Amino acid sequence: MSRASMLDENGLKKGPWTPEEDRILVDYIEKHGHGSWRALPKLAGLNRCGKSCRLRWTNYLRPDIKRGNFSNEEEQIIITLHASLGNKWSIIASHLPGRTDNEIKNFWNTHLKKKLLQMGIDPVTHVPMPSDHHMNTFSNLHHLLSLSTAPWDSSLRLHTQAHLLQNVLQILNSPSSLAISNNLFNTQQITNLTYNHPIGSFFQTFPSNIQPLQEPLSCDDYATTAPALGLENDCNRAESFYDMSQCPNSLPDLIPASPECSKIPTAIENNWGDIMDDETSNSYWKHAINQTPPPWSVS
DNA sequence: AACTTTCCCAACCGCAATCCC
DNA sequence: GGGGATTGCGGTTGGGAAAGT
Repeated sequence: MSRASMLDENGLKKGPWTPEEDRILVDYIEKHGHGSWRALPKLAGLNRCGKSCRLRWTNYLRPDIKRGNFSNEEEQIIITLHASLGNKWSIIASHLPGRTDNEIKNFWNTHLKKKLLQMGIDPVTHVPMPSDHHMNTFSNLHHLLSLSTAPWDSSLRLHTQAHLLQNVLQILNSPSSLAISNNLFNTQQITNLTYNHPIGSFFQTFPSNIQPLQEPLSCDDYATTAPALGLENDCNRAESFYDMSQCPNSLPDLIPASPECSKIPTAIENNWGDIMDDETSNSYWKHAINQTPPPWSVS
């Protein structure tokens, strides 16, 4: 399962680690800590470079590493974090105790990427693929619905809910949509699809022939509909909903590209600011504030 | 059974960030 | 503040295992 052992230009061993080398490394670190990785191999009596020792320890020998298959919950966390962070494997790993960045990266490349593609979701942008756009968006609802009620970290759930809301808007608020004119998608179908989800009852409150909202939802309106969406009761979010529906040619991407259309739901901002760690929110805010297309929306 | 193709993942490589003198 | 040393990160590779023919 690994490459044949050989020596590098300095005569240091490369390739797979033997059980004996593992034992030496573990014994040394347990007694002395790793200290300087560069100095470690010599001190421990290993014919390896420090970098190789560090990798072996952090990715394989560390005692707190969790082995075995990824759970559904871990899978959902990876997908959602990847949607907002991109290939920031080390940050994603920091949300999954016992998992290494390398392991998550491998799992993403070998499993999750394919899974998303099969669902018609671009694994880079996390938006439905261009072909059969609306059909994919529609089928994507199943996925987002399950994620949006998942019992894990509330910040991640909020993010998924935002995706869900925008996906639904993509379907309903699309003047150019043949799908809608052919009645392929209507609120009744979405209500049926979302029968067991709070958002289903939300759409029962909408007229069957969806038009862009003519005016912002009032705070009272939102107080009624937000709980139905499973979202916090927050007027700012009502404004966001209105703003998104007002975008010309509205087929809003998950993160709208044009400044006029790119208002980030304030309620989500606030929650993320409170909940997400610095690195995560920095990345999010940098793009939100500059209104530049974030990596997760670039195709 | 033999051969080929695909899958999977440990390990490597190179670059960027951070540390330290 | 500058520059070399060290560490961390993400992309890629290589080869054994599994699946397919």
